[in-house]
Amino acid sequence: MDQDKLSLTFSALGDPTRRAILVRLSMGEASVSELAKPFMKEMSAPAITKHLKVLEKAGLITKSREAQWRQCKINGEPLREVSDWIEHYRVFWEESFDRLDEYLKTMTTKTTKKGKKNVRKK
Amino acid sequence: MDQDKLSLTFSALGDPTRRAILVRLSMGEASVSELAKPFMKEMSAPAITKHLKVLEKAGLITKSREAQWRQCKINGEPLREVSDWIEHYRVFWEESFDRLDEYLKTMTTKTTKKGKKNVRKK
DNA sequence: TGGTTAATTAACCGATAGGTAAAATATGGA
DNA sequence: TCCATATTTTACCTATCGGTTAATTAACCA
Repeated sequence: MDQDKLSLTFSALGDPTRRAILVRLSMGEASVSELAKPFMKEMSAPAITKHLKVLEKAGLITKSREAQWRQCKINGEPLREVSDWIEHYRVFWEESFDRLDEYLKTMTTKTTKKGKKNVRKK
Repeated sequence: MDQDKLSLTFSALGDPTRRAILVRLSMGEASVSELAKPFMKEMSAPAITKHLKVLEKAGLITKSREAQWRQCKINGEPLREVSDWIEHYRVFWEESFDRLDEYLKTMTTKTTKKGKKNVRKK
């Protein structure tokens, strides 16, 4: 039933509330109610609990008990995987710009040189 | 009603079919039916159309008419924005590892200590 | 003109997402 | 022991998601 990890991570990041929570957590650990504070006007505590569950399932945060509070902590690993996925294909989708760029240059200056960098096989 | 751009992009990337389509497009332009080919056993043409609409709305692809075919092309800009968002906070979430690392080091080398950094109030 | 192919739209479906209010649970402290 | 606080669970709601089939639109071609 469950999605692959990358999908879970991307989906978890696809919500502004959850991204804001992560940004907050990137400054340091925080309890659930500390995290909820900025959203209290807009949404209820159970809503935050649900968002945290989504983040937890994606491995983006971990929770630990500390008295009656739950301390939440960011976990960078899934973020690294997202970053890696994007960077892995970056050369390819950046290239389309290079090609367009080169094409435009050829059109305007009529320089038909070959052996340029960034030109991929056909 | 519509979400912010970053949310649209992350959500669009949160589906393995759509990521596969992007990976394919990172190798070069393709028509809808070319893109659909690898998924024909698993899903119908309208399903692909819908996925492409999601990608298009996120600005991840553009479509152009070419005879009876629609050529699809990847657009790197939203990917760059995602990448930038992650990299912008990278220093912070990477830091938690450094801190943990340091904490573990302190714990294993000298175990009593008060006034340690990272020990939070109660 | 009519037929074929490419792609989309329309209408529908079940599952999931994101929210709520109210009740339940867990813990520390008087 | 009882209360207050923090957090989660339950039950519910509506909207969106990801898929379907059937019908529709668009362009080429003979």
